Amino acid sequence: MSKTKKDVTIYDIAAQLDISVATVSRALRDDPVVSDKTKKRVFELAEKNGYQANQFARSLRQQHTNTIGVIIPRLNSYFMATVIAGIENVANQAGYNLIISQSSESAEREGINVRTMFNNRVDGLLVSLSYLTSNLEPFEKFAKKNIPVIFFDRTPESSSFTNIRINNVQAGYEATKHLLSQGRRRIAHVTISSTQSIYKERFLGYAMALAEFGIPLDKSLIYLADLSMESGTDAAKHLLSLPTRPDAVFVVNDNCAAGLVIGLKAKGIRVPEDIAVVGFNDDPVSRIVEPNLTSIHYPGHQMGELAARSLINHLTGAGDIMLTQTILLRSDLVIRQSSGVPVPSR
Amino acid sequence: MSKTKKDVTIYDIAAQLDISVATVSRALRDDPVVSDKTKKRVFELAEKNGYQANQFARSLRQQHTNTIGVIIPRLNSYFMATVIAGIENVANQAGYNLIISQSSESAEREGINVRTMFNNRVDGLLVSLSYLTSNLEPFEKFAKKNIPVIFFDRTPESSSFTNIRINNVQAGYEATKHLLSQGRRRIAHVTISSTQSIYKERFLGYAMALAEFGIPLDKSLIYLADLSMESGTDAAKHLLSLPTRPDAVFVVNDNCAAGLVIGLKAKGIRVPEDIAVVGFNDDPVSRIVEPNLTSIHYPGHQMGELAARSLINHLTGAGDIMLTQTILLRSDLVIRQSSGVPVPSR
DNA sequence: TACAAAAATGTAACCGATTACATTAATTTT
DNA sequence: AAAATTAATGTAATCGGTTACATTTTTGTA
Repeated sequence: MSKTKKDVTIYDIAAQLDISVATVSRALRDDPVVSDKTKKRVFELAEKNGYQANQFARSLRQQHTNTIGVIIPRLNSYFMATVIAGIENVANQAGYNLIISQSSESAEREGINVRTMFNNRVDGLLVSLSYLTSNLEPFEKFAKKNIPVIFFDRTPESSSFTNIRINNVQAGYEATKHLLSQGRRRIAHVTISSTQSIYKERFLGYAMALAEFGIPLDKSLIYLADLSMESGTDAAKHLLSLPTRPDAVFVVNDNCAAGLVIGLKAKGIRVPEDIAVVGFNDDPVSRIVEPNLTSIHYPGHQMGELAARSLINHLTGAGDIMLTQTILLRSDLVIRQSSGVPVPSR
Repeated sequence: MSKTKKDVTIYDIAAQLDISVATVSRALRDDPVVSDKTKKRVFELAEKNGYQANQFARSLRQQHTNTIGVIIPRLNSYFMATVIAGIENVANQAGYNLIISQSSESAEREGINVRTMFNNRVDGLLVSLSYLTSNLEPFEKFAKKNIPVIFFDRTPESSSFTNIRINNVQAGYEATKHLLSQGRRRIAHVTISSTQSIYKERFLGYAMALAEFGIPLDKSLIYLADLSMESGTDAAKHLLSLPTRPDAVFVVNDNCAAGLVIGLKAKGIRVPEDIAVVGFNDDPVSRIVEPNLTSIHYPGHQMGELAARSLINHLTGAGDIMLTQTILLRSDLVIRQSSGVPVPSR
């Protein structure tokens, strides 16, 4: 096995140029205190020798890593991909690296990831919580060391951290109200049994809209799924087995809604004529399933950019910025065929 | 702003226990040479003080990071999510961290990512190439330093690195042959103009199948798309504008195939009666679009596990393991309604 | 009891950068 | 031309672990 060549260090460069490592170090970081002549010599030799700074030595000394940790539940949704793209945009621009890891919707795995990020001394953390996270204890370490943590989308119910999300109550309200305004009165709700407030809030919006129309909440119309496509199909079966069928369903997630639509159609139910459906997230799947899904759209890319930008501001910003804040992004109902409104075909 | 407390180091622990840092260091790593009594004392104090090892100091000294870099074109496909889950499984188990970044199908961005990974001294690299990568020069650094790089799925045409992929020629051949065996004779092909051999190979399989049936290759039936859903719809428009319509289409990607199906249906074409469609990847979308897509399935999770396992073997393994190899995974045609075979409804 | 071997611990160099402080060189000012 | 500034470079400590080698302590054996 061929011997790996040693890396070239600033010591090598200093020796070859017969100057001190300090000057080399400064030259490489373009410190104005170094003369242009010397800089040029250093740059050229560094380039020639393929010098690469050793990040560990640097991090060890500087006590920061220029790295941002990102922890998300799953990599496989279009929405998350969009958010991450937004984060990357901003982070790369500002010279930060990203470490991404997924909790796979497990609170335990999430805890491990948080710990790993902590050990790797990320400068800050961007997190969207798993379904099952119930305590924020793993994040306390960050708070204690004054390392900023920002939650986005699936944010904790209450905490001393910054949150970036949409108004889920309102979104749930709008989705439900839309169905009500279509004349639907028996509206089911498919959601997940989760500690995540985001789903509780959507439910709350749903309940509020019903209340506004004087419709009592019917527990039998609430179906708890895991929000997979398959669980949507199961939800369809369940809802159809009810003594009195619903005439509409509000699902908290498009994938699941798509499964639901497929399940309904398989049983000969017409969507939206017999049962109208509204989803959530405006995933591309909403434009593939037939009929296309009415859904709640909200800006993932922007959310990612905002989260990253806020974090980096915390990191570089002067002044006391550890204060709690919640940033609310706007969400919109996108009306398509599944909710029973005639949409002009293009 | 509250002052950040200094981290506790092995020096603190050593001082408090009145032993040397060397012993503390060894104890913490459970070195058998340290007595159980001492270990216990060290562990307890470390726990009590919330000691966290400084990874930089460790990496700086040990010259490795226990980190694996993963570079993929996009995070937003189901297939990739599956692969990554597989990689994570193995990596976590073996105590490796992951740094994931996406090239966004840009060769330039990919190059930057490779460089970043290199600077961060990942122990190894797992890569699926962008559409546009034409030269492997950025990876040479890794080769030179004897850091293992493994390509998966979208592997380079030829290189001295290890590749893990499927037999794309055969898969393309099977997809096309399936359509031929359904009696289709005018089969279009939607693919991408890419330097990636994987698409060239699928095309080759397509061409081989046609040749086997004595059908000359008709260039007008080849449509170059960007493989997005929208581009699939464009492809539909194009194919329908042809003087003689195709009676089948083989699309190299399910998303694009879904868009194609939607486009065809919008023009009143029946799928599969008028035009049969076969996709690629067995993405969940294949089970949502109507009719469901016949597609090529291959095991993403397994591919990820295998890639990670191979890499870690390279890393820990004894002996000379820098030799080139290509691992071929099995792929299967999954027949659904879109290709015109009656499928018993369940 | 004395000595050899094994077990446990300690010393100090090292990994590669950064940076406060000191020193020397080049310009300006008087 | 000497003194005062300013610019450029150098010295050496530091970040927090790891580990080769040395030393001390314990245990086992003759």
